[in-house]
Amino acid sequence: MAYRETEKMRQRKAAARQRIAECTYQCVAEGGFRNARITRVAQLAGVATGTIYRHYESKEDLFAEIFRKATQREVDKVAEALATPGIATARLEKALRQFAERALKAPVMAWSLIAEPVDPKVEEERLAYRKAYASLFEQAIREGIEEECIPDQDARQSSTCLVGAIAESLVGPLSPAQAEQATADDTDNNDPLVNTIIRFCIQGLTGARR
Amino acid sequence: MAYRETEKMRQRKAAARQRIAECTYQCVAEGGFRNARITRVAQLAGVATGTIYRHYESKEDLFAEIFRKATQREVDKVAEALATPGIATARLEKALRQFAERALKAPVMAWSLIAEPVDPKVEEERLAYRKAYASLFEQAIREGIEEECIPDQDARQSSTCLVGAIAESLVGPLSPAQAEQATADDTDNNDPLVNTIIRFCIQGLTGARR
DNA sequence: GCAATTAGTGAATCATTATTCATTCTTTGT
DNA sequence: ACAAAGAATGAATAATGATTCACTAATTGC
Repeated sequence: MAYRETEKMRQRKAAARQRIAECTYQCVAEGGFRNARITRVAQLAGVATGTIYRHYESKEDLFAEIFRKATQREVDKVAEALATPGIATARLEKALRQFAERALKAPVMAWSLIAEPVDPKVEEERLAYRKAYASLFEQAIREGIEEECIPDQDARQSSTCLVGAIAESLVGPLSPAQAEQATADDTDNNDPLVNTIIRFCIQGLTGARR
Repeated sequence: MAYRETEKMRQRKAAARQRIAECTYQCVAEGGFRNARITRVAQLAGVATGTIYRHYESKEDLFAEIFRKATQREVDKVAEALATPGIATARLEKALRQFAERALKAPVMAWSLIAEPVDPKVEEERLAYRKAYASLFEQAIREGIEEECIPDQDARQSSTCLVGAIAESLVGPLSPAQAEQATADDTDNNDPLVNTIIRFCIQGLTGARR
């Protein structure tokens, strides 16, 4: 008898899988999922196309994983912002700002995650993650209601409104058409945009003029 | 010399084009753009696939036209609601309600217009129409600021938030996954949902508790 | 009825990519 | 070094549908 999978091999395979994931991520970051063909990913990763399929069931599976990882990172950041000490409204504000600013800093990836047309399996992930964001916000809203800095309301619905308002506000600035006219000035002050979104959202929640 | 295009022929062609458009609409209303293959549309319309191409440059062109017509209808309804007499906030409320209720009454088409992944040319139309909605709202917000029932703010940004909040709130209830579990009770009271959205939006605009 | 011209047809073609799989290369334990 | 097993390869295949185009059918004015 002979070949038995060894630790070294396990690691090598894991590394290959990792590399494929990274290269896919890179492709998406450059031009969206549309831009990430299997052949291109394989080329970048320095493997044959067939090899992709030893690590992933299908393109959709690969994409779904990339989407999941990328979005999870963002969700974590929002969760982090919501976990800081302070009253609920302030924490929500921080979280919304975090969301918007991170998106504007990595616009192509953000656009892919938020608005690029994607395959069904990936779209499923997107819906799931929109729910994840909403759930985080929902929890914070509940806490705000508890603390009485937010009036009683359907926290779930309101959280969905938050997600929608912020996502829609970003679609314009993030969309590739917009990106083309790359504002030479790359400091590109987005503060007013972000501030307006936040004001609308917090007012929507609290009904208190800011 | 001989054949010269006559009025009768012009009309017949127009009728065929119209029929193709209607059948495409029907396909989309049944299962989204995904469901509307050219062969299926041709079959429904009782013409050969090639005939489609005597009336439309390409599938994307056909789809874009269908999208445009369908959305224009909705935009008109919103415009109508905004054109009634009354203070700006009341008119905005009417318009938002109109938007949401019409969507919930024709969920498959609404989902296609709002959230179905579509080809680039159609996506362009979608972006354009989201802007059309936003522009209508923006104008009403401006009027509200004039009337002093809405505090001064970036009307364009706020209108985008409105569009986002309402669209996102509808995506869940409209999504095909959701539709599967067709609530037997087809009166399916959506009033609480719609009311919550509206409250959030109007509060977001006015900062006044409702 | 005829010639000119356009409309309509739909099977065949094309285009695009994901996916497969027969083959080659590596690793492993003895 | 060898045999067994798995990993990697990438050219060939498959699948999906949009689009074409050589051909037929209709329409028109004479």
